[in-house]
Amino acid sequence: MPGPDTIDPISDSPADPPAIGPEPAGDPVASETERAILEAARDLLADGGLDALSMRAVAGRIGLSATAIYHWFQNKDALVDRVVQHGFERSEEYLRRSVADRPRGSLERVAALGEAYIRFALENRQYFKIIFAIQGEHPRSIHDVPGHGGYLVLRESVVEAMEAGTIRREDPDLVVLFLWAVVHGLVTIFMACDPG
Amino acid sequence: MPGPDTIDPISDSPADPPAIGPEPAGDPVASETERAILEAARDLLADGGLDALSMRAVAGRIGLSATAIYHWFQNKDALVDRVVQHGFERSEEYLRRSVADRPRGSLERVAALGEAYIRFALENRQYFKIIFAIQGEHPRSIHDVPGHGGYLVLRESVVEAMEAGTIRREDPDLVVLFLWAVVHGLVTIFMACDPG
DNA sequence: GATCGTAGGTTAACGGCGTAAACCTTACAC
DNA sequence: GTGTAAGGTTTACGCCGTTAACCTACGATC
Repeated sequence: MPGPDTIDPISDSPADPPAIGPEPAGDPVASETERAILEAARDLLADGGLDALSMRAVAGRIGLSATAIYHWFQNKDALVDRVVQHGFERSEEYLRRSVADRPRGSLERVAALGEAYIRFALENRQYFKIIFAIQGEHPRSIHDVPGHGGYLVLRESVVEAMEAGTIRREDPDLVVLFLWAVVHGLVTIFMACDPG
Repeated sequence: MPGPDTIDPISDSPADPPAIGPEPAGDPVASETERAILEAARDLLADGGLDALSMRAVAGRIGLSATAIYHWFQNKDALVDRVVQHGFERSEEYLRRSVADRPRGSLERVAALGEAYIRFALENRQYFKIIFAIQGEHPRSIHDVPGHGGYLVLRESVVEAMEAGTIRREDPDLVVLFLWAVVHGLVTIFMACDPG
């Protein structure tokens, strides 16, 4: 498999505390359950898609009753949202690592980001399907969309390339949107069918 | 609303016979039920998405029991597939009408196709979500994808533009894939969030 | 003209789903 | 020692897709 190691969208580095949870920084056993739920949900989602991710299945995996999950998440939507969010929060890190060795300001770096985006999408296609299909029902602002982190990485590289004179100076947001559209369109098309 | 009239993805022109059905060209009452099912399913899908499209809801709309649908469609997937397929079969017609007045071989014609694609997608977003998200589970060949018709229209215009010297001569399929990716990526992004 | 097969339904039922409500335990604060 | 709350459980409701069995009208066959 090319690129950096496959990410683990759930487990946080020990540095950052759990973002949401009944105990901000207290009994570690408390958030242990929440972590177990998120892990089970992530595995089910990755394996069998959203259909396989049922409250009963998640609970069964960790030896709880289905309704116990409601102590940690308001409902299934909230759970799925957290799983996807967690996954996409790692996308920024993934993209950064993918282009760490490409010189800033180079076109090569921008291109590598595109490749990395596609690779990340194909390795996490269940996440992508949810974020760009199911959840699109009530569209959020772009700033709330998980994956915005990745957008920022791309924008940074584009701005650098403009400053270096590698890319013609234009509205960077417009350029980024265009580049994003190309790779994202390719990803979506490749997921839906096999062109060629 | 700009562009040609909104299409009706279900009702066929009287010329073409029903593609599938118990009677290829016989009793018209027979396929009347099938048509009613497809229409009800289309309406439910357009209004409330895939969640709203349940066998019981479809049947209720036309005064039948849910299990009656199974005389016409093997299961829910087959029904949804037919609805989407029917919708996308009209996309080719929609695109053709949208650029009917643009001169062949012009860049303007290609650009107009892109605009029309986006407009069609936003007006039929439930179809798009299904085809490019849910159904992507087991990707088909591009030739079986509904919407391939639209692809062919775009390819035709690109080839004409290349022959006219408006577009640099390259592998047309590669160019078409690129153009398709741009507009499709934009559509998908716009559906998921509100950039800007 | 009786009989039979089949098209086009029906009702009943099964297992699974999300989730609300009520209840039970354990632990800890006062 | 008692209240309170966290973290569960059991039960139940109303949906869902789908199967199985049955009914009924009708057109073809002998």
